[in-house]
Amino acid sequence: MNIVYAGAPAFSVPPLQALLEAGFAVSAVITQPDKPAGRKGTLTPTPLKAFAEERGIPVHAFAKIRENVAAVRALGADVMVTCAYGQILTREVLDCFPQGVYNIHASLLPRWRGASPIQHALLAGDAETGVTVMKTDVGLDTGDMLLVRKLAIAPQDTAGTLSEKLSVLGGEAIAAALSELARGTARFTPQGEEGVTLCRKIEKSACLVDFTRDARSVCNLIRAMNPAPVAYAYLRGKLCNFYFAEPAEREEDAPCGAVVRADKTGIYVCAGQGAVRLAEVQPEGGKRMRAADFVNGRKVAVGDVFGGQA
RNA sequence: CGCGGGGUGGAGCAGUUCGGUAGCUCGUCGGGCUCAUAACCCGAAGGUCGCAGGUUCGAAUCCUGCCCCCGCAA
Repeated sequence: MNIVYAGAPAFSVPPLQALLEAGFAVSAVITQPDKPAGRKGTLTPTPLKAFAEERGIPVHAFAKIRENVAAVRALGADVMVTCAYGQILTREVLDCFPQGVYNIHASLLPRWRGASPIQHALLAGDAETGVTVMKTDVGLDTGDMLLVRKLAIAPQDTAGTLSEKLSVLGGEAIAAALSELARGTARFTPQGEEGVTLCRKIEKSACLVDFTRDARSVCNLIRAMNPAPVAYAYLRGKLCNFYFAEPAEREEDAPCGAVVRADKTGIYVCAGQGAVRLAEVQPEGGKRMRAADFVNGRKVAVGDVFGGQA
């Protein structure tokens, strides 16, 4: 079985690695074009491209895969595996692979179809999530499911930690799925009509923390946006990013966003319901640090208020 | 040349405008108190003030060049 693997971000690396280790023949990798990154705007290859080149696998970076159907067909592969590739595949692209196109999706389909399943599972406070290997059709993550792996979401999970766990799970899942496919024992299950939810790409504007919301929601937002694009609010005229927080008891009444306690255990901010204990923050221009360090430097104290504007 | 913040004992910061060899909140180590403590008290160790030049009697503080880190925007 000759495989082409399409992906781009770090999330898509472990599954490819798993396929290689399982002995599958991956003849080519398709990814997104290099993009300017960082303050210098240095042209940077996708993590998947970097990994593939390390392993000596030919890499194709199409700006638009649907406009390169001939090149894709010329790869002469039997199947394509996609994982966070980020481009919609047209019928013509799908038809390039006689044994089909399979996608590794980071949610328990049909919940969280779309671009940001991990973030949305956290935002919604889901107790569990997982990965689904599905046969890609022309709809958005609507294809028949081949294999599902579940994973409980821990209280201290963030999009970053979940992403790491799920990508490893995805590797196991895709290797198992392709084995079944090769043996002819694969069974496909249509996605149900029940529980379908869609998620779009996260906008930075959705990352501004609204402390009038309940503590649980605020903490979920912060977890969902870590490590990117990062939830934030303004303090003393400057932006302050939040990396991790958890709900806490509120002992005294104060306006939403007001700091009611600040010590080595964290920064406690009054929320719509309860309080939020900020554990890890990053001031504008500064490094990411424990909330306690921020307090030690006296950059925040009881009485300060986190707001929506500088 | 996209905009901006910053590099000071292990951590986070003050001190830089108006030069005179360094301070705060923690942490660490030792001792004390307490049934107990992410509590409190006493004491101690620990700093090439990013690097290299320059000005000066004297520079963390002024001038020049360089390196590195970070927020926003892409």
